[in-house]
Amino acid sequence: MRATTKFAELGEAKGEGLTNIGHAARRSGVSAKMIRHYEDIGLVHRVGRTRAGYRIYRDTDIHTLQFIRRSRDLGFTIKEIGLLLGLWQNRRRASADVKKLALKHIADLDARIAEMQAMRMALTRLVDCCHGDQRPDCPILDDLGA
Amino acid sequence: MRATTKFAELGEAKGEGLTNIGHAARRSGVSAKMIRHYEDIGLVHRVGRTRAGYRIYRDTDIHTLQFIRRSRDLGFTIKEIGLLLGLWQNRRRASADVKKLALKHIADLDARIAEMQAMRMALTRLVDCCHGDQRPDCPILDDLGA
DNA sequence: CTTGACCTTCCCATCATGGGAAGGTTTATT
DNA sequence: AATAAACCTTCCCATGATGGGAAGGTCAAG
Repeated sequence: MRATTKFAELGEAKGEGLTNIGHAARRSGVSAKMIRHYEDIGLVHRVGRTRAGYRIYRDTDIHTLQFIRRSRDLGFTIKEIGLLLGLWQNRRRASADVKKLALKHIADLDARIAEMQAMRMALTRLVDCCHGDQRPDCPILDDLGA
Repeated sequence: MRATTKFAELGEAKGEGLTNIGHAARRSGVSAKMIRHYEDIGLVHRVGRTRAGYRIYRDTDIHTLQFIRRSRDLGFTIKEIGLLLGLWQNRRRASADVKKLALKHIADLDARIAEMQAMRMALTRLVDCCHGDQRPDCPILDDLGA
């Protein structure tokens, strides 16, 4: 044993694919803060600990975090990611279920995009009518206060 | 006085353009809950009260709430609405300031729309590759777990 | 044996909104 | 006049995803 301190489990562990939360964060692109949070809310399983209480991450744990990161990048909510993770880890899943979830999410995105585009249109129309000079007359405010 | 109760200020007030929070909510489209909240955070001035502590709303107060409602509908944040209200109530404003605020907000919307459209594109590409049948093979999960 | 870089938990903040409890007031209906 | 319904008040909690920061323990290296 190369351990120099009483509880150097992590020191021993490194090199066997086990690391601490900081490293897991760097490798997965998920902040340590969020990794702990995902554990709190049960999105990921509780990981092992050293005797000192430090969390220990295996390669598969980091892989899971990367999956979460990519899902977040696509805008999935935590709840949806929970479902996706379940399907991912279930070898007997039907791809139809995954597709359904994805299509639902696309529909959600479309709704939000449409809503924001409507705002954009309405505002653009007002902006186009506003001289934007030193005078106080302003169709934008006139419309808001109508 | 038609007052039948000790402190019937509101009863007397109605008909003179003064009302309670529930009515103000209905007229402005802002929930009573949010009206109180806007007062808490200082977005609107504290309104008068009856001796019993009930808030009293004048027509101008309701007008202000309508302004806020319309601004929210266009997606302005509370902070931005604070600025807009300031300009609205300032007869010496320059319409350029209003326009600047509105253009900034349009830019914000554009950024968010673009972000969501990028998600939409990426996800659509994956969905199009997924058979969506009973088999487990799924390019969506493959990509997320890559 | 100290220093600095980790880790731990815990609480607080964001943004806009709503739910609900506990309790007081007004209005309407017996 | 008594009671019930519909208000109002304040206070606390929750959402979703994220971060800040404090207080304190641990570990590696000098």
